[in-house]
Amino acid sequence: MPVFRYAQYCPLARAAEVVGERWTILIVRDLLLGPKRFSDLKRSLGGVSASVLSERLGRLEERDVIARSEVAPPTPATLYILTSSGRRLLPVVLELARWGTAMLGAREPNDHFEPEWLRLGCATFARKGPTPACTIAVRVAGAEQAGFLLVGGESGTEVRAGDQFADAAIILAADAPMTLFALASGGLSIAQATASGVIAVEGDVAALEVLPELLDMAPAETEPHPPQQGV
Amino acid sequence: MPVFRYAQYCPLARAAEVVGERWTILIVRDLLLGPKRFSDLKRSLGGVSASVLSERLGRLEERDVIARSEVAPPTPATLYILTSSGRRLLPVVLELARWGTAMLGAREPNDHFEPEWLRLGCATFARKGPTPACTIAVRVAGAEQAGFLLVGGESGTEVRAGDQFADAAIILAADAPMTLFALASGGLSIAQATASGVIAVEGDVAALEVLPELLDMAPAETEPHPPQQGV
DNA sequence: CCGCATCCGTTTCGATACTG
DNA sequence: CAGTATCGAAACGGATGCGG
Repeated sequence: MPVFRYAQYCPLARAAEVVGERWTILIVRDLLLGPKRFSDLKRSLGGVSASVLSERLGRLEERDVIARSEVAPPTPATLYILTSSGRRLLPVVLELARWGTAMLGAREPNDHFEPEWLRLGCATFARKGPTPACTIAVRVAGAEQAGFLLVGGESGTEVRAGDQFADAAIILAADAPMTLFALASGGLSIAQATASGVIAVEGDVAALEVLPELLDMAPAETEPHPPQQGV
Repeated sequence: MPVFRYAQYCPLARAAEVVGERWTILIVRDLLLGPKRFSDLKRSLGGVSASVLSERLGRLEERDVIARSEVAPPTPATLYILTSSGRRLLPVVLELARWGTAMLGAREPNDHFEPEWLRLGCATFARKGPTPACTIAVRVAGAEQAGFLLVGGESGTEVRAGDQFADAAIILAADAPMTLFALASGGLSIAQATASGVIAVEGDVAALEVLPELLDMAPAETEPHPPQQGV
């Protein structure tokens, strides 16, 4: 069983050996959102062959990124969960997702979409510094059962899974993921959005103005092609 | 020419399509450290076939991550440089490298090592918040011509390439990369290090105490295998 | 030399089928 | 449900060749 190895004494190369193969980082993404069974992953990844998924899971377990957790009968099952090492990949996944957002484009006909991913999408832009203490519940069409909370606070914005919508000052329902992000980036005004019906708000509509303060969609920019790169 | 595509509507998947193939992220790493020629990259990557390197460079250019820059005669050459999109991969590379550090281990006999990489290694741990205003020049054995400066300041620690060692309060010479990091993490005391000769210091030795304040080597920790993952 | 293009043996992937 | 087995297709690694 040949394990690929870059012959480089470099931490980046080591990381790439572990999570750099096809599908692997996407497996980590799905497990960051919660424990999953083999078939959950297979469906969510939309198109991995069972053999490759099996091989990846085995390798990730070897490298102590994930672990198996057997669920007791009555309904026995194997759950894959992240180890503490695996959970430390969250910043990596968020930075990569942030970078990838620019090239997301429109959804193609047979692009798979997993409602859960929205949580990660929001976490990608969660502001790190202090944000207004405010809780917004978010629900997106086509992802009704995967609502979540955006919770502002001293230590930054937190994305919380679950349906404790009673805790929220506002319940925001959007027609599509991009509507949410357009709203947060300021590209779409609340007035426009409500008027055109792409969002529906329950609660204090005015309080929705804080959304851009909870999510930092600022496009990181630099000048074109300077000779030196900053490191 | 078939371009691989994950059929997923997810920014992480898009990012993985662009930088997720073998060698690609390592190419970006090398270009983050400065413009490179084809043969520089080939040597630095230590083991890519020319065809694969060529294919990757072409693909990265298509995707606007890198660009070609022709150097004028007398010595014509093609330089590969990062575009602004490519430079925005720096946080990704740093987070991945940080994660990979845990599995770096000892250097194997035929592991390639590029002195420049040390700059990235330090940037990986550069503290983000305000740090003491202090400039430390660093030189590591085997990487003499790739010295750099660690510059503390209000906006965090900066890693600066070059040999303006005159600006530095201290010049630190270490026998190996890991010695530097052991020193920064506190695993090795300055007294021990100087006594055993693994480092040599010019200038105010006492000022070297700030090193752990410039570099944040704190091991991110969490409890073992909790059911929920935080996003 | 430098930047590839081509050829070829080996590895990896993807789709389908099959099993405990 | 959770994988293994199989097999053709694609990708990779190494060597060689070739124009600028």
